[in-house]
Amino acid sequence: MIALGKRLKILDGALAVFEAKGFHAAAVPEIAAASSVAVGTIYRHFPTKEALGEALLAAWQERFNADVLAPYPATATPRAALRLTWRRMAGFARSFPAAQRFLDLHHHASYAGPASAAAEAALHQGMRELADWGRRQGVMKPLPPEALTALLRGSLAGLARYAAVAGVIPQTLIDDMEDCLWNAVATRT
Amino acid sequence: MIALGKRLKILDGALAVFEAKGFHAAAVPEIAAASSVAVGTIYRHFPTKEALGEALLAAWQERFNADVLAPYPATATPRAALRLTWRRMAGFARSFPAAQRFLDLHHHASYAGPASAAAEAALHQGMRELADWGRRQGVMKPLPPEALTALLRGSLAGLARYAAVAGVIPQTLIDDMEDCLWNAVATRT
Amino acid sequence: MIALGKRLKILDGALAVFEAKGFHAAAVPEIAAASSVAVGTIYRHFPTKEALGEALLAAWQERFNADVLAPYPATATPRAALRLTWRRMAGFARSFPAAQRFLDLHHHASYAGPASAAAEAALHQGMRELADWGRRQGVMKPLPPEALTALLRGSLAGLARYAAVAGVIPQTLIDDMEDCLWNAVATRT
Amino acid sequence: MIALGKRLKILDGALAVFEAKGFHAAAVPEIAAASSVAVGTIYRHFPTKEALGEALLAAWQERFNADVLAPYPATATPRAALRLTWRRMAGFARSFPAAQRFLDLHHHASYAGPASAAAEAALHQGMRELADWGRRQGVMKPLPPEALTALLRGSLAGLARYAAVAGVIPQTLIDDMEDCLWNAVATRT
DNA sequence: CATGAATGAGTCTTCATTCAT
DNA sequence: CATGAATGAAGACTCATTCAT
Repeated sequence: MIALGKRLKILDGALAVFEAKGFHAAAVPEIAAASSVAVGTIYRHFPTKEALGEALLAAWQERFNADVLAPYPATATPRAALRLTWRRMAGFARSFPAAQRFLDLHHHASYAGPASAAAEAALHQGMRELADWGRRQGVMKPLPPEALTALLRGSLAGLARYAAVAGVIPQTLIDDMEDCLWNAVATRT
Repeated sequence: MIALGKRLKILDGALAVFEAKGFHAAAVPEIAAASSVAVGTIYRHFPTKEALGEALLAAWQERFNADVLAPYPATATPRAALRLTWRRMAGFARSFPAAQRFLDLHHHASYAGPASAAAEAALHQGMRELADWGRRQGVMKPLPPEALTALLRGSLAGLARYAAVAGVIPQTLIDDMEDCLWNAVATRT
Repeated sequence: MIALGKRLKILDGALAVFEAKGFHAAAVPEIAAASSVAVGTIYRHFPTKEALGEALLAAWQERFNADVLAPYPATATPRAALRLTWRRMAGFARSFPAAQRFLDLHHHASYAGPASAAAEAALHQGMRELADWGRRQGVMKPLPPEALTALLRGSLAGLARYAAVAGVIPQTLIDDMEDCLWNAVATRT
Repeated sequence: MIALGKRLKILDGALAVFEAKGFHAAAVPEIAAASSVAVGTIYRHFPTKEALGEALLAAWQERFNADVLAPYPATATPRAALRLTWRRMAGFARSFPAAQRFLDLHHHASYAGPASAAAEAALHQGMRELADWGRRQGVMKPLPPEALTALLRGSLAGLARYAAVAGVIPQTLIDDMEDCLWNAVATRT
């Protein structure tokens, strides 16, 4: 019986090395060392290095989605929903800074596969629901979901890049951005 | 004397290949082919592949800075200056989408050298002057220049990523973002 | 005590895979699958893959010898003995085509060990007795046993190679060859 | 310009190593050493190790065909033609013993490609012409060309295997075999 | 100066072998 | 005894770099 713990160890080691050096500069033996696992063991769990990259990308995209697209409180308004979404994204970036940088830099990787595309689509779908809701209520401009995603994710990436230098994202900056992002998508009042 | 035309052809070919496949996945013979130049010729202009990457990164960072940090009109306010800065950044992303993606994805590359760091510092310095100016005038919050850079550049990257899917950045989105970014850095009124 | 049935299953599976792909291209897990046995079980019966190859080679050589070198009828002449020998060889090739091809292609294998050499020597010894007998009777030329073996085995290999294409060795061809081989070794009359 | 000499050196080195150890047991660096060439150079001339094996097989098959299927003298009878064919085959085996063993052991290799099949077909075609000629003259039995090829090549392989032990094929054995082979294919008189 | 054939260090991947269950 | 997950040494192949033309 394959120990599932090994798979997780490998994914963790791969995240560290891919994030630090990029996919192609990461040597499989190095990933093995970072995972405290033998080289051959990696190939028992993933058929190729590309498949490992694909699985890692999909796993973190799904985790990101699970965090960000969790249900809103029943009483939430679109404005509150956007705020919550943004805070969840920032929370993810704070909790998993390496994963956040990995997602920022590898989203267009050649090894992004169907699972990755599905996760991207699920995220867009969540954004679409939010945008449609806001539009129906007359508080948000009509907006393609990709635009909303790009806006939120781009700002988040900027903050994460700042954090890589500053060490941490100041909470005030997150809060200010929140207000700012709402203004970008809200109908003028 | 080395023909400068070849150097430019090589840098152009390298941008195309690096942007499409990443630094390590780009083979020097492939860059040579994309540049319509022989392999050996590349080594006549750049001592190593890393040096080529470093030169390419620095060249585009400098071009970005030259565009973005050009002098403001004498009559500009901080608000107008920020608007202009943002529009210049968006203009760069529109004019050189490949270069924009290259800068977004390779900023933390292992081959980023001193020239690259100097360009980054120059950009921060420009941002610092803008932030200090706005703070002295009482219209902007005190802000580390890296935060300002991250905010602008992150949003730009988000839009560029959207453009990679949608094909073009809608001008209205750029204008809305401008307003939004000002709100993020302006003192509350 | 080790179940002998497993040993035979492994030898059968190994014959199939070695014959189809060659010794080095045959992976032990593949042999295990072809034998319906776990990998570890193979190593319980044979210390190494080489030892398995050696045992397989020796086993079939011994089987070949047992078939071919069986006693002749008391009334046989050298001519009849050669005919019988040849028919026994052809019978072996018909009954065990995979083993025949395996023996043809692996006789000089690096893993051919002492048992294999002993079997080869036994075959030569049988040929020597036949050649000496014929020479003493004045009906056969003086002939090194290796030459007689090579002649018979080479012709057999040629027919087996034909059978691999045609599906079966025509009996008339076997009979004609018999005559022909006698002429090659008989004293001119 | 690629030096053609290198290609030949590689083919020679590969013949030596493949013949001695078999295709899969032959390591590419070993072939490179035997060819006095760097590993990478092999891959400049042959895309894969399999392609090298294929080219080597085809080259020697074609050489074999060129030697064996050369035109017969105008005055030749079928009997003389068969004699000449057999002597040419034996001459090939004497001149290129390593190539002969290589052809004997690798003919059914997984890497035998179209060129190899074409050469095999050409040889069969030559045999067909000989067999048809003899049949039309009433001196040879009707015989599929594959059977004729198998007969000649099998006997040759047997002699070559003997030579690997004895060092050389005795000329008398070659001559005796010649007579013997004619008897196998001639109509009974 | 430009060229591209040659080089060999380094990469991904396989597979014989081991050993805890 | 049987099993098959884990191991890591070894192999095929790539590609940055050199240098003779």
